[in-house]
Amino acid sequence: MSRYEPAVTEPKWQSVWDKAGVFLAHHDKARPKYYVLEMFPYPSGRIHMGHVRNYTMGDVVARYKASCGFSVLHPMGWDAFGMPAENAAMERGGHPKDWTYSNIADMRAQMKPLGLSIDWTREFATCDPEYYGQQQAMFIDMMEKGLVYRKAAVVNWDPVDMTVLANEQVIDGKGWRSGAAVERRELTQWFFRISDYSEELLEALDGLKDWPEKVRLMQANWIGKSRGLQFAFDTVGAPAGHEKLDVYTTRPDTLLGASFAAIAPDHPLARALEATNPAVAAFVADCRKGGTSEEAIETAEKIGFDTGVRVKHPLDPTWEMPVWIANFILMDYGTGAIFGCPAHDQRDLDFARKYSLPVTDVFEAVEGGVAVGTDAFVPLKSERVRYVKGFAGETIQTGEEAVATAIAYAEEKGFGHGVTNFRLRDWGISRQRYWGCPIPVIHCAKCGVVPEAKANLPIRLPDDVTFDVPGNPLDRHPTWRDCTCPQCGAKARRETDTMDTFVDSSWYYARFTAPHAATPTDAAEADYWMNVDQYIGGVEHAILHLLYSRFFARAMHATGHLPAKAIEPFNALFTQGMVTHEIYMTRDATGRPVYHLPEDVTDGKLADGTAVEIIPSAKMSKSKKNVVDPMSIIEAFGADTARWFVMSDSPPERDVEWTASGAEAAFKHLGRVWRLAHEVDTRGAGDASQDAALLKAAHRAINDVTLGIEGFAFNKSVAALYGLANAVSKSDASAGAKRQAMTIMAQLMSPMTPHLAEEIWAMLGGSGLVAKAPWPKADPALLQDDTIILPIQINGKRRAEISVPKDMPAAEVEKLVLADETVIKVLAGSTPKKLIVVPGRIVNVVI
RNA sequence: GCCCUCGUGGUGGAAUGGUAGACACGACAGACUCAAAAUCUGUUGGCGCAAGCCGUGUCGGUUCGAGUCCGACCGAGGGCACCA
Repeated sequence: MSRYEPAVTEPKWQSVWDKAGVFLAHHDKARPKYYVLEMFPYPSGRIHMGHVRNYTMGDVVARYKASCGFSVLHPMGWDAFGMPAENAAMERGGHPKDWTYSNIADMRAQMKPLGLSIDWTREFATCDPEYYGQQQAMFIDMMEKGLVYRKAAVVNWDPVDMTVLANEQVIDGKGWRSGAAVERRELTQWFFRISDYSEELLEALDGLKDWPEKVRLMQANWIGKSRGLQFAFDTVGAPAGHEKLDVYTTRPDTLLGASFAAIAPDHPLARALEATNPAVAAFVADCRKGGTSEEAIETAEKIGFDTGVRVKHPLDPTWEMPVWIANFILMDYGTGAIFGCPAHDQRDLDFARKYSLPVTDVFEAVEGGVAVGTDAFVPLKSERVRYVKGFAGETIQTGEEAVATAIAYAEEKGFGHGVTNFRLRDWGISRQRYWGCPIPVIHCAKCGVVPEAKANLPIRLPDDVTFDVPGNPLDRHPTWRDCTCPQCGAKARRETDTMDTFVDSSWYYARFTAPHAATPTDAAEADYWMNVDQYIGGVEHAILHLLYSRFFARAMHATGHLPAKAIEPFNALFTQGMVTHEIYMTRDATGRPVYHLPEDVTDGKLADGTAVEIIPSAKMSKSKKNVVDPMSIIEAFGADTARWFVMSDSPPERDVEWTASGAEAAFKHLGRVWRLAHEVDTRGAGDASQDAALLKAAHRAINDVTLGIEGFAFNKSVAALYGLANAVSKSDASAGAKRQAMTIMAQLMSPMTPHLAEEIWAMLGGSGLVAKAPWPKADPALLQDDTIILPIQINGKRRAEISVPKDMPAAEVEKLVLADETVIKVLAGSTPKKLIVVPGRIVNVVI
């Protein structure tokens, strides 16, 4: 008998699919369409297990939907711009373009053997001029619609390399190459007006029913809508022009607990003081040290500086408070100035204790109030508290009520007004880097900043650049910057900033519907294929990428590139977990960790017998060497084994731990299925009386596998398929029934292990390709059980069970329960307090 | 620091508020074999001879009934606007 040989059968079926064009997406108006998209990869050069898992999930959905009769679009492309290509050029020489395209070729070659049902004719990379040229055209359209503007914004500045650093390149406040202390510096940058859409992006979240709740929550928190009070303090001793200090607060009810005002280091008042006061200038310079990330700012030590300027309390002009500059106040949020109420804000309290500022309780717990010590009293706003320093509303009220009445009070007295604020900031897209989409704008001495003429697009990146000097090669290119003004024809200078790579990934889903159109999209194609019915990717993109894409789809609609129905481009979203692996570690003579590859470790020991320390389940990363190369798994066991493994056991949204034994077990199981199919006619005598039971098992599997796929619980589909394999293996049913069961098995397995499924399908005489066969339907009559086992609980603990017809009325069930031996014994003649019968589920006897 | 998620046997995990541990890995025992591999069969949460008792990170609450809902805490992970 021959064996299960994926190395032979997998390439065979891939070539059959390819020749038949099975996976080409057809714009077929007669059929419903289904668009499955996995987040496209960055072309690092090697695929990893996370990719295998991500693309297998999408493939399962794509193949399943195709067999359900949908016209499926399942494309693939490359998120190809970005820093790693420039870093590679700096470290190893070569050109980012060559590095990127060669990586794409490598990764495509590694993905093809997985047998994914992808329409490769639609492939593109975001660094193709054909793609980014269309992106430039949309940028110009967005400029015309007023969705683009320039303003000053802070960047991480490396004073030694004289270059802008990404947050990732700032390590402990130092530049990653130079080691110099990073400073925050202002540059004029390009922005998209995403904040114009704050309200809409927030409200539309409610309509995204098939998105994970946690993603919607994270986005809502990120947009951060708040209602608060804005008012102006009168200042005392401030420079001219700063007679008022505008502040914003979400807790105006705590106004009588104020003990200081604080402004951001970049606040105009701080700037004015800095100009004349060297002590302020020194402090502000200190604040500007370190990176720009919110994390860096929030976790930095809280420092402050008393400016000597004072403000008058709006409720009591005789009450003056100091104005401090504090490094944790963000200029981008609210007015860049606050008042501190230490008793009810932990950060303010820490600040007040550090600088010996007063702490005044405004409210306390309704029952047993205690004065604030080292922990601020910050109850939920929905909780009722007793105001000891209130000025509007009831003494006992919730925070929400108190805030509303405080705003009303301020408006009535005329010292402030209610304001709705959003945390969401406009999207800064300028990057001072080479390997990105050039911003299609020209700086003309006469006309100012003007868009490039569309006829001149794409503005291509020049190839003749070098990376031997830090900084943006476009900025120092001898001729690329030179151009003529599209308005007046005079000599002008080209913009040298390129776009954030998030722009590239904010519309690729739309481009896949017409990847080679001469405009960004083709209306008819976009209308047929949009929206993405199922989007699949890592939860690490829950906020930025998805929010930017939602904005960009709206901008594309506003500029006529997408239909109105596509402003929420992703109907359903699924966020999958990571692939993890144990880390194997030893230590060198100095105690520093040394990591070892999984293939070098057997039974917890290295080849030389040294025991390794095992650190459980960590994200696969090259630096920790806990990586498994998908290619070696495919070579050893075949693509179907890798696919089967990543679909088994772990629910898709959770992390999956890669284990060598698990991979082997997956391979063994596929071999077993192959054997079961091979032996349908030869094993056992065959007992036709068992046919019905086997058929029932097969139909239960159809039901369970289908539910698993529909519900994104592929691990449950896999479990159901194990169940069916066990049923076939144990059954003595006739050859015909086994053949039928294994044919169903082939169909049910085809989304996950498509090559094996084709092989079995062909072996059993199925017609055509299983990839094109319609999905089997479960016969509802075969899913029913006539009698069920009903557990009996006594006081919530399971004590007995009875077997009853499945739709027996509750009254009759009660009789049977009370007649049960165990129940009689426990009751010992008494009557139960309560008898709860949950039909078809359980009985609880309360005594 | 802030936002979000997760925590169940030796392991991965299953369980519309209703029998905790489906399915699988591993382990153990057996069959086949000269032997091994492969394959097949069985056992497998802990304690206990047993009846039974205890068990879903910890503590508390709601409920006839909690892995599931609520609160606090502990631990791990993701994001924090220039990594993608």
